[in-house]
Amino acid sequence: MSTTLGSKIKELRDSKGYTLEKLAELTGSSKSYIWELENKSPPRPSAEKVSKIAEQLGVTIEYLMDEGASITIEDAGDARFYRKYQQMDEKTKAKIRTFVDFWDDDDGK
Amino acid sequence: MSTTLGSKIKELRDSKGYTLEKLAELTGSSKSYIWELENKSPPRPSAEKVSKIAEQLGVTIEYLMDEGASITIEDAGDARFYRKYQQMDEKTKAKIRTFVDFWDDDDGK
DNA sequence: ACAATATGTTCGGAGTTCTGAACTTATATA
DNA sequence: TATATAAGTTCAGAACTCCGAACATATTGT
Repeated sequence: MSTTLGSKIKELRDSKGYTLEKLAELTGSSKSYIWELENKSPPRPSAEKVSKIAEQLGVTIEYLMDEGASITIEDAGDARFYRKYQQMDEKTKAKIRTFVDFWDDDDGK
Repeated sequence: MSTTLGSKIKELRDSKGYTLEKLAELTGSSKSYIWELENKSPPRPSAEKVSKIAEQLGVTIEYLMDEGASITIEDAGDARFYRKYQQMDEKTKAKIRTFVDFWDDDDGK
């Protein structure tokens, strides 16, 4: 049950079958730095780095940054969902928000 | 129509009536640094700073980081929407994801 | 087993973030 | 107008990010 930035990056990287070098290449970093993020404490990476890493790993920055969040399949799903949602045009987003508001208030459980 | 990180922070800060010092205090920064973020180019702040700033300004990190995005009211809505979504139980979330997947693939435009 | 290659780890240091304190400019109060 | 207070700006430097290159370990092929 991972909670740190580093362990989340490592688990997601492993799950994609990326080596340090591969993820470094995809994110414009050095492999030594990716390794530091995963293993050294406590890292304070730039928003730019985290942004690129999150993008390549298919999760949101918020998710990677939230030290409280544990890594579960659902959480990763949430992040993917949100990423997808953000890409949509505003009209579609609005419809979805209305729908979700309705659903949320409405159903008992 | 702002596009840079700095101008977005400034507009959002002004819209909330915060001074540099107030926002600095809320985000654990110095006012001089907030000023640099707003006025100096190009800043490369840490993810931690951006995370706290985004939280206080009620927007997502992704939004602040995306230099292409212009400032709109909708984004604040996105952040609220995501927070709401995260609170829901997994069963409801799954339904919503299915719904959104369907909608996303489906509509032409 | 041995060599070759891939992957992971360590480390020095150039360059950057971020702060605290001093300073300037705007706004309020009398 | 003079004085006080608030808001914004500048800057030196401690602390840190991030890279390149060397080194260590694991994996693969023969």
